[in-house]
Amino acid sequence: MKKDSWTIGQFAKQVDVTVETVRYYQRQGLLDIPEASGGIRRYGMQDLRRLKFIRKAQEAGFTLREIKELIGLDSTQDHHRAYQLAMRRLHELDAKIAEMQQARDSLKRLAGNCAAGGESKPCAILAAFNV
Amino acid sequence: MKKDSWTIGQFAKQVDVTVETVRYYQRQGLLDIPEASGGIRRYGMQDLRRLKFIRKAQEAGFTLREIKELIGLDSTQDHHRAYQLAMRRLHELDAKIAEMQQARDSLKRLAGNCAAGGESKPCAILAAFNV
DNA sequence: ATAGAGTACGTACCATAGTACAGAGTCAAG
DNA sequence: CTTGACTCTGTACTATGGTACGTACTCTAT
Repeated sequence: MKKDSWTIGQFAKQVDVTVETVRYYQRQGLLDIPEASGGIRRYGMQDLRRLKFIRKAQEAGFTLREIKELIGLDSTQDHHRAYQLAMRRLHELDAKIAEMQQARDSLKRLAGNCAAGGESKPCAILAAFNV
Repeated sequence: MKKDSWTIGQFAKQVDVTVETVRYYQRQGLLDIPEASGGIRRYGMQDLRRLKFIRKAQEAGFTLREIKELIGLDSTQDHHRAYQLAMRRLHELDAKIAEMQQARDSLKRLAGNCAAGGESKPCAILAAFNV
């Protein structure tokens, strides 16, 4: 299995994604479609590196669209663009986190009221939305 | 316009949503479809309260599906279920926030490396995903 | 030689929260 | 009494990241 020539199933399993996900990335232009030998495609180290790259970039919060662009960048030439993409994603993550924090805090406050109130009183949570 | 009888356009504008959004909530069963007078439906205070409820619950992070259930709860009877929904949503928000924080931090670290490195070196961001 | 597992390809579908648009009807002002 | 703005209904489409399925084909083991 370390022979640098895997079928799509063997390939996908190494990065713990499904065959369907690999195909999806191919359709999106994130993975190349390798040569087939008799109708069955063979995946190698290049493909594996690429797939790992995709997953790591995803963990850092990049969208597939951004990852596609990152893949096209030359690491010595397009330094600046990569930085730009990273900063943009950072700001967008910050904005979403702030938004969710706010939702979280208002919910927390409501649930607190709720726990404090007696069982028979009108529900504090439902009441809060009815003001 | 404060006559408790608005067309869909006037109604939507008061809560700053579009007509299409109102219709969408109706299709999802979140808003009732009021009586029509000669083919044109009229919206009143009840509808307005409901629509405001939906928006506030959304701000607290509830999904439309959950909001639909909240609407069906009796505020004196179903106290417990409302609390349950709130806690579940709270935990899910916490999980998502934690996940995004992690993405944010790894991105922040990368961008830091990038700023530190010289322009001519291979890009730290791209390199990080290629390990 | 044949069964079963896996692959290729194309298309449809999932959740979420809407948005867009076509075609027909209605209403108010000029 | 017609024009323009608005409404109603139904359907399709958007973004995001996949998942599922049917048909045909290939490869491997027995």
